[in-house]
Amino acid sequence: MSYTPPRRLNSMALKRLVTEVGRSRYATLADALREHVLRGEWPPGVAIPSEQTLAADHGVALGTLRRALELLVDDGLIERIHGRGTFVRTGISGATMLRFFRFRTDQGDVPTSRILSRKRVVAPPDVASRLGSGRGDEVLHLVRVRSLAGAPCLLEHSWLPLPQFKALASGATEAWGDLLYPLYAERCGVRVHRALEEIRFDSLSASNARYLGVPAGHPCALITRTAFDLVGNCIEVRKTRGDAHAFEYTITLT
Amino acid sequence: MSYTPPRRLNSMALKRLVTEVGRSRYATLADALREHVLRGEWPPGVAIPSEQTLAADHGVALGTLRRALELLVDDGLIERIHGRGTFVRTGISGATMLRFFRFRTDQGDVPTSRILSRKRVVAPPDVASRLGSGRGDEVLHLVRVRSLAGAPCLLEHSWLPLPQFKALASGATEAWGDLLYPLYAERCGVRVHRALEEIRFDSLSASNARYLGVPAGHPCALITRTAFDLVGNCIEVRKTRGDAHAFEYTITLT
DNA sequence: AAGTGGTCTAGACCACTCT
DNA sequence: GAGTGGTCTAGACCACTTG
Repeated sequence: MSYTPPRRLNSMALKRLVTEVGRSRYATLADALREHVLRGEWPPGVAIPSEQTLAADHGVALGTLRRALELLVDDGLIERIHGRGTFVRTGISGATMLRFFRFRTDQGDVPTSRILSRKRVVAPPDVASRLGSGRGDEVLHLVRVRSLAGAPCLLEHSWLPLPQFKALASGATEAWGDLLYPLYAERCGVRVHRALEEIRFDSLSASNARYLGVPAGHPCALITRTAFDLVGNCIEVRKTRGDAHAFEYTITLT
Repeated sequence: MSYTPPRRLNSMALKRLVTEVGRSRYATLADALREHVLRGEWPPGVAIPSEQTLAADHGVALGTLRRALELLVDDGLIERIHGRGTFVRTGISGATMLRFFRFRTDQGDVPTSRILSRKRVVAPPDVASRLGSGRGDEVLHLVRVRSLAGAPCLLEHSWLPLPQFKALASGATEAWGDLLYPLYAERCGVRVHRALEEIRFDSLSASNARYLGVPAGHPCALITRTAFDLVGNCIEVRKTRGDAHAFEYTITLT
């Protein structure tokens, strides 16, 4: 990895914090800072002003400012790096569907991806409601198989809103690579910041089963991911299916 | 709710913090305080000494002490209540298996419980390894059905280490009530502090299927919970099975 | 050497809970 | 009113990253 010195933003206009009754100073401050991020004034990957600067600009003590930033860190909105600065996060990590399955192979590998189908369609009702689009709106529908060591293991259906993703509606899909989120970022300027995943058990339709090399009606785990950007707009609905017998997921309660 | 004034512990012997190199003061302090809890010197439900007292006893500033306590709060070890004090937590909450299933009924209800079987057995190998007991050790095996509105929905197998749970090995099971964890606490003095839950997909054996009123081989979700006490000893292994079609679980990614 | 975030202090004042 | 935890300040010093 080559080193790129962080671009740094200038101090903002001095704007003293307006005190809200019954609300802590750091909570109000956190909201103010969050607004800056959501409005895109502090783009991802760029260092925001330093603690000292922000504290002075808002007329609060350092400790108070730090508590505000801690809230945003817990939100997953920003990231602090000792000695370098504070950065707006560029997207979620650890989003691999593989964490739901145990497939016996060399672990740590990204499964390869092959696009089977790409079409403009009218979104099915449940997908449309998750996307927040109107009935009858056209969306981009992708189907792809993901394989490990040449063996197909996951079948993924994705629905993407148009015209936001129109850059993906044409052109060769062979060069897309194995991951979609980097593609979304590069070609469409869209970053996934938060996602909801629903797990269910289902059985495979004849057409879906064919791609995974199992008989129709075979039991599968179905993971429906609804992905959102920074502002909270739905960006993608994805349904991933894999052999139910390979499914395994662990939760820690405290 | 009637009010019970919190019992409060006396100040501990003054013991200045031994500085460890390369480690923050509050982290070392947190470990020291954690030890007090684990050794049982600060029992659950009792208020531990106040911020002022603890800070003075360990020779640190208030802010430093507060950071240490924050770590323990994040651990789920203690709980702070404004104006009342700081308390050792008594056990995990939200441990209901119902959160994995959608059963169409009046929600918020605790499912009723009926014990089908209670025996001393040699634990099956996978259970023994989770319990951390030796091969051939006897454990207490419980089987119970849980029902909502009279309809059986979950089948639970539990394995409990002996002699720790010998108080449950005899006597009428009819009066046990619908929840096991309160029973563990009252009769055996055992509290569940942390738990690991593994979700898998399975199909019901003939004997298991009968109790749920479905045909043998019916698909089911299998949740294996391994529960631990404060100190980290395994307390219970529980396998819960429910209709796979009723299974639904949601995760938020950030 | 300069700039960043991380730790720690010592104090003031506030909000909440209970006697 | 006395005691608890929660907020906020203003400062010192440290550890880490870079030029």
